Amino acid sequence: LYSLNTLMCCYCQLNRVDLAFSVLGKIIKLGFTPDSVSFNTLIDGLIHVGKLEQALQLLTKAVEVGGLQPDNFTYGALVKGLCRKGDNAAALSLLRYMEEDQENDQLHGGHLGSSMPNLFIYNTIIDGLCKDKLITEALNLFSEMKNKGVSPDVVTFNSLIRGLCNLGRWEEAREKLNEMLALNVAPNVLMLNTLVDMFCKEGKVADAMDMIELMVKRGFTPDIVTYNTLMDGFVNAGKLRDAVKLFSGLLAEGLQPDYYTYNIMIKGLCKDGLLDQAKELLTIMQELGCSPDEFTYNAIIRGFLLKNDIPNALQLRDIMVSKGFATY
RNA sequence: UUAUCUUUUU
Repeated sequence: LYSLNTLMCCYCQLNRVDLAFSVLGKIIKLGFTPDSVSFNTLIDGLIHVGKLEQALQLLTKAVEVGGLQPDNFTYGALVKGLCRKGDNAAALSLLRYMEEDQENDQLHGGHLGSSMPNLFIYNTIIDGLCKDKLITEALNLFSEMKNKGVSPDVVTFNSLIRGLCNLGRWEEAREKLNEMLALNVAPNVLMLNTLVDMFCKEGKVADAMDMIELMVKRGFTPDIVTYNTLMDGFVNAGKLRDAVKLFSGLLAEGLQPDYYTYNIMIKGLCKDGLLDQAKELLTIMQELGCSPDEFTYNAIIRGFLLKNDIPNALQLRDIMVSKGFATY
């Protein structure tokens, strides 16, 4: 069952829930009983591809005939699905439901083994609220979790800091960062990347670079996302030279560019009307096994349109269509 | 063996 669950998980990560379901069939045929990992994996897989309704149907069935006792993994998947469609209220209701369920279970001796919402649940909802700019609600939930004995981690703080920055509430963001450090919660690369992005989006590319330097001094290794973010900052600040320098630097250091890297560079080149070089990079990325996506093509098309080169823009649009991308 | 946070077009 272990191996079959792992296989299901792999299929789900490839967005092939259909294949994951065929593994479920196999599990049953082989005489195994699917466990909570099996069901949770499938529920999460369905939610990942946006099929919340089907996930709920499966949940009902799993509870009724599969004997599933929903746990933090199960609820976590549902909460994420709800937040992603912007229904933070429903996500919060689910959290309340978990609490009630657990309290009832406790009153009856705890036989169901249900548990209180854990850190993942809080983090997911807090992040959803922050993304919808409902920072007050997010901060309230943050206080609540602490009161209930759930310690926030770097993910919690990262969401809150980003939420505050997005609303221009820098001072409070800084306070949260200090609170985090005071709690001995270590920052991670994702947080560095968030902060770099926040600086860049504010046009403070120099501050972003300082931040990276500081973190490197403290022993952090920036990753490709860090550099992509900074590169995008350069591009948006009209500093194509610096972006190119960074790009060459990556190659020199043996860091693998990903499709974000190429898309950002191509966008930058197009912005400055350097379409030949953009197309050159398009060829290079394909040669290196990085397939262009709709972002890539749209960037180049916009570049052509900027030059009033309608024929080339249309030609590229045809290529996009032939590759099955949606176009305007 | 399953869950939460970061970067690219409009």
